[in-house]
Amino acid sequence: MPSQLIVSKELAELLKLIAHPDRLRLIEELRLDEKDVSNIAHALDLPATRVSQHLASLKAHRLVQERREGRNHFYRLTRPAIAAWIVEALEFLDVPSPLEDGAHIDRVRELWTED
Amino acid sequence: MPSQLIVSKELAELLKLIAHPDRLRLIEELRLDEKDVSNIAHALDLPATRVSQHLASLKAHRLVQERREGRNHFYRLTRPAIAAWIVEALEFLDVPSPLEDGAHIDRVRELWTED
DNA sequence: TTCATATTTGCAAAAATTCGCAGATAAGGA
DNA sequence: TCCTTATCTGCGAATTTTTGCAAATATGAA
Repeated sequence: MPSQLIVSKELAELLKLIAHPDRLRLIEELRLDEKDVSNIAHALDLPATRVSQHLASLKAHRLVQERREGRNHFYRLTRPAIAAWIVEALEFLDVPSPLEDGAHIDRVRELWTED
Repeated sequence: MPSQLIVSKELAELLKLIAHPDRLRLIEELRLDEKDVSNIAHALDLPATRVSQHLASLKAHRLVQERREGRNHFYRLTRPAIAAWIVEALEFLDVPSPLEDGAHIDRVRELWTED
């Protein structure tokens, strides 16, 4: 199989993994620090079980790494640069009304780039 | 709905749209020039009907724009920068064997960045 | 008009993803 | 040991996506 087919397939898998509203927010949540499951669940307002499921698939593709401490499982991004790369994609969003949606995008961009 | 939820949802939709092996190659195929459907179909070795379907969904999200000339429909990227942004993601690929797969990735990176 | 080429559209089966929930593990404290 | 907290796993139903194929449309040429 030619390189193009192999790589585009792998790349598509990576993108598919990221292409979920919860998982996008989750990745950005880990942008700066490792965090444990309940911490993330609370921050994203999601049931911990769902966060755990998302983390499991991210971990299966080695997008995140796990560190256990007592009964808490801390997760961190394997390649933190991926969080910044995602933020770049905000530029490509097609918004129905730039004035209204543009404000949302700017707000999120700030939230996902500030330290 | 808070900005974060709105934007992460839109972003996920955009990523989902891109997260397909055919569509990735298709976008890179349009990186430099507009092309018509049969031209693309031949280059990607896909049935024209499938290319047309992919183009229709990309167009629905305004990732590509159409120009008709006679019976040919030419498509071009609305934001060509998206092609370069995709190439950046090659860095995040998790490959089983870096020596073997790395060569594939390098080859594709060249292919998708040369002019 | 008739024919051939280029592309689109509609549809249904197959495949993949999402989601909630119940139950399983694992660790620490009483 | 028993209890509680934190997290994971398995599973099935609902939903979405993918794909191929047949038919429809559009354009230009004969």
